[in-house]
Formats: sequence, structure tokens, C-alpha cells
Amino acid sequence: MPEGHTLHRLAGALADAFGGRVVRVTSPQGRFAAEAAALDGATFEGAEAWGKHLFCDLGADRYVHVHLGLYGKHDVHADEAGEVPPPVGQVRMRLVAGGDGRPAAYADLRGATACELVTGAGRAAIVARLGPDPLREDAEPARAWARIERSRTPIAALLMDQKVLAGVGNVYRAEVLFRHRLDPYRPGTSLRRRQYDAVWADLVDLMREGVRTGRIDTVRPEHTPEAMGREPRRDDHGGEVYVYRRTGQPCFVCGTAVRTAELVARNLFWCPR
DNA sequence: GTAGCATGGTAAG
DNA sequence: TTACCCTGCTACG
Repeated sequence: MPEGHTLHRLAGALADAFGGRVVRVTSPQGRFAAEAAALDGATFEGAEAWGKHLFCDLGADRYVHVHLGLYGKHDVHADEAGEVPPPVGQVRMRLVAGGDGRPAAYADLRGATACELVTGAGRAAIVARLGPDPLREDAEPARAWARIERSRTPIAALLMDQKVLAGVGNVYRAEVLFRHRLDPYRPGTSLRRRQYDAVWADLVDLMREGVRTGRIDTVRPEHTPEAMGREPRRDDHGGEVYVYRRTGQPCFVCGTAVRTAELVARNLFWCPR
């Protein structure tokens, strides 16, 4: 389940498992059947993420564009010892590689919002709608700042807007605002450049760590369960966080009860103090 | 058993 | 603003 770090991690796993290999492409569930048939036998040239979007390069100006949405899953099974097992449940797209001297591998995509075949131009059009992604080397953070500094929209909404910043989801927005003591309802216009720069740099660090570990950890060393002598509390990502889904529980820094409210159709969590 | 919710986003009205 | 996409988990009865 995906914020940007999940997609970048996935791109890496797919590239490792399938890079340079001929892949069998199928759609057991059927909704990607025609495209899968056209791609079957292609060489998997690479995989790349931009924000929460994944692009698999299958050569000949063909890319599979994947967006996992709220509950999509893309499982990669590298180094399969025996037979590749039959698909379980609704598998939109299955990639299989094997018989080429390298260990067999397969990957199943389920429940995705988007799984479509696009050209390079189509891929560019999708990317053009997205803001800079803290996880990309070629990111231009000034593009996001240009929008934030002239918007009266609350900063918590701007951070979630993929046109402003790509890859940040509901967990990272709540956590990064907490770490910088920023009121989620402050309008973008009220932020100073220095504050934005610090938020961006922190997102780069936090999300890189997320790619490395596969979970979201945002708690500083002095507030870890070990340091504070409290019970470890792991969120759904398996990580340690300050406020996400901690409604009513005491803030690790000041003890104030964590609050929640709806913002842009998503639950926002923050410490009011 | 099943209602409700979730790390997301689009399209219709 | 609302409906919808279409999966998996948890809380509840």
C-alpha cells in the first residue's frame, strides 16, 4: 500500500528481477488481456517511478503505466526455486521470466487503479501533470515552492496535491508537518522559504529511508520506544510514527492528545500544541 | 457473516 | 461535492 517510497522500491525490485529479460505477460483476471497479449515475449528494459506512478519499459515505445491507488498491490517474487505457482485471486497482470539461465521470477498486480499501456508521449503527459518527487535525483523542488508560496490553501492539502509535490501521501504529510512544528491549516502563503527548504530536505531523507526499509519511520532517536521507555507502537506500515492514526493518544513530545479532522477527503492527524 | 474503513485518484454533475 | 474503482483487514454482532 503505497506512498511514493513504495513505488520506488517496487521499481527497483522489478528492475532487479526482470531487467534485460524476456517476459511472459498475462492477465489472468482479463482486464488487461489484449495489452498483455501484445506485450507477451517483450524484453523488460527497466522500471521507473515518479511519485506514486510506476512505468515499466517494455521496449518499442511501450510502457506499462501502473497506479496502485488506495489498495492495489504489486508483489514481486524473485529467485523462485520451483514452478511458478498458479495465480490466486484477481490478478490484473502477471509477469514471468525464466528458462534463461537466471532464477525464475514472477510478479502479480492486483486491485490497481491504473494498469494501462502507454507510449513514451503518453508517459510524458502523465509526468507533466506531476510536481517534483523528493525521491528523484532530477527533482526540481523550486517548482513546488513556486506553487506553495502563492496558494492560500492549507499546507496539509498542498503537500497531498500530486500536482504540487509527487509521492507524498497521508502518512508523510502528517509526519513531516509534525517534525517541523507546522500547523496543518497554515496557508501556503504563510510559509517562509527556509521552512519549505527544510521540509523538502526532510522528505528526501525520510522517503529514502522508506525505500530502503519498506516502511515509514519518522520518530527521532530521542522519541523511540527504547529511549522513552514506552511500548512500541507500529502503524500499518510496520514503522514508528508521531501522529498518524494516533488520535486521542498523547504526543510523544508534549503529551497533548493527538487530534484528527478531515482535510481533502482524508483523515489528518496532528498535535495542536 | 458483514459493515466500514484504508498509505489514492478520477470523472461526472 | 459525490460516486466509483474493487482489495484486504478489523471491529462488531
